[in-house]
Amino acid sequence: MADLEEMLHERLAPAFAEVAGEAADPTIRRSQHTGFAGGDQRGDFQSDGALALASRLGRNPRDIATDVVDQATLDDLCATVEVSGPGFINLTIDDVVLTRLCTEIGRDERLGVAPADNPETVVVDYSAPNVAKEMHVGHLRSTVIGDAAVRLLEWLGHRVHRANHLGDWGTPFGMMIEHLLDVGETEAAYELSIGDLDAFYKAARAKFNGDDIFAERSRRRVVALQSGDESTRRLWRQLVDESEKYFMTVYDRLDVRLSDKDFVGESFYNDRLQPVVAELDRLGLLRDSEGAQCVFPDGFTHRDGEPMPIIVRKSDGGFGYSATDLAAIRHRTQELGATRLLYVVGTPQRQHLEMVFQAARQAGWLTPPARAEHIGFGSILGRDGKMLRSRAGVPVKLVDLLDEAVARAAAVVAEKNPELDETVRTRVAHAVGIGAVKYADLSTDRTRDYLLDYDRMLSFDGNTAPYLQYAHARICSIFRRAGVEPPRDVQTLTVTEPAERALALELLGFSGVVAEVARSLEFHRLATYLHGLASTFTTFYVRCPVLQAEVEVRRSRLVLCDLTARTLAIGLGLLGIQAPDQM
RNA sequence: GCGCCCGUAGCUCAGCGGAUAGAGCAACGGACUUCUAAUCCGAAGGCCGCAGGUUCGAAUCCUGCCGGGCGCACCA
Repeated sequence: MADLEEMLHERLAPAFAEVAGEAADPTIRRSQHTGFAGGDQRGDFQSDGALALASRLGRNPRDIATDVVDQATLDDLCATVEVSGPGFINLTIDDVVLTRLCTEIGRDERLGVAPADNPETVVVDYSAPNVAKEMHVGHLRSTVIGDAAVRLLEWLGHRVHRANHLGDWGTPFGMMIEHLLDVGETEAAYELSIGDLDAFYKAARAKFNGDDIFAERSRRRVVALQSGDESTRRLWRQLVDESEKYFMTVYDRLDVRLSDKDFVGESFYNDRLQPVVAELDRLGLLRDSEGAQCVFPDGFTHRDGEPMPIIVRKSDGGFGYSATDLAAIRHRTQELGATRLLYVVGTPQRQHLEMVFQAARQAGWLTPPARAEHIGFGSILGRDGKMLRSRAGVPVKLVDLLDEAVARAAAVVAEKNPELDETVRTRVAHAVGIGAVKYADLSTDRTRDYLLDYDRMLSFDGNTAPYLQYAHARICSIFRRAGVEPPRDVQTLTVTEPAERALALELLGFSGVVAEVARSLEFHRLATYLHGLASTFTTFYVRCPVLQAEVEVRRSRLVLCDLTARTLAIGLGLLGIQAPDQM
């Protein structure tokens, strides 16, 4: 246990309870130093619990704070403990403790982040492109955020199912199969494999709209597909396979962990729709409304207070997408045994998902400890502040966006470090370009829209991937230059300079942030932490020469460098971003 | 009409019950015989959309208003 906030909490909570006569939250947090004239006078951490207690106990908060400080055992952790202002307790960590804890996490592969004590089975539903349709920027966020969730939860020891809920079913497949037959299977396979998905889809759509005979063929084809006609199934499978192959090339380029085994498309649930609807009926949850079979989940009302439906079976007898969503929930909780279902889906779908979740709860398919969470995200906007679209007004192809980022990264790397040889440079450009795109996506509150700006995301200044990657590369450069291995068996560290101390303190915050993000899946908190760490490091880097320092100090600084590099690499890794050794 | 989300420095964003609201960019002033100056340091910049309310204390919670975005049954 190297989480200082938690350690302080454990020490102060009993003291607060003693003084208050009941349990009271010490409310520990890192102190804010900036903007405070007179410098570093608020300690490293502060406890604000006394203020909240004042009115409840009818006592002066300063007196309460003083009593708490008297009660608490803090000597072995803190160098100074001061009551300040209206009743804050300012806590300054003892340097000896700081160095001891850093040494401790330095010996740990996981930097002091313990695996979950109660690993659970988690399903992450993300990415979900549509067969024979191009991936566009809308899929970017789901894929990137979902991938980060998978990486983080797996790293913490949870069993994670990656559910790529591919759009591989529905009426459009009639026309796509007919179009496939028209152009010939070989030609179609070629078009799809080179990633010209939109052209294929559009051609099919155009014929469907303009050619009655084709439209009729398409409708018959849908029926054949649904009734399981063998040759139709084969053609359908071919469309799906080609698309999956194409999506895999995008995922590889994006450096995302999805594999071809993770495609669990809508069609997967076909056999389960009937039983789901039957069970809803048996449970008395199903009602007919205008010819459609609906569930009216509790708590959702329409315009004038009428209940709002989710349609599980359409009036034409076909199943609605809500039926698929419900079947997926039931499958995930009952067959996969999942207790945490994550839906990485845009915020506009919030209400739909909440209704489905509620219906599932009422059906008994989503009961504690199992729960579902909508990991919503906003839209990507262009520089004009509007939804990102290409000049033609269509959504921007995801691969085009990635190409642009990598090309720009390559140009920057070539300019800044011409000495890098060709292969390394290509690799670095990829890591930087893709990293920049992902980081831009993960570094702000995901529920909000964000502005896509290549110049900003690829800048080496500010809260960007390249800045973090650069900090990492510089550290690697130190070790490379000196020809030394990172010292991992060190017994003791020393911190003398303020910059060293600040870095040590920052390094110890990693486990707390990871724990918080595992709960909230607010990856921008991890990003903010990593940026703060990199920034603290660069200050240290400028102020504290490593290799020229005298033996003892040098070894100590090498440890701090190594710890920083590992924290950055692991932290970026959890976000799905590479940390190259040089750039 | 109903519902959800968002208005914080010129720009992009953190902070979401606690001290004099923070970063980065841009603009301004400094720092390269020293481990990648792809950086660092400094100064400047804010009635936290507006108005009420709750609280010892509000950018943060509640209500109303203004402005912007997005949803509201057989497409997912």
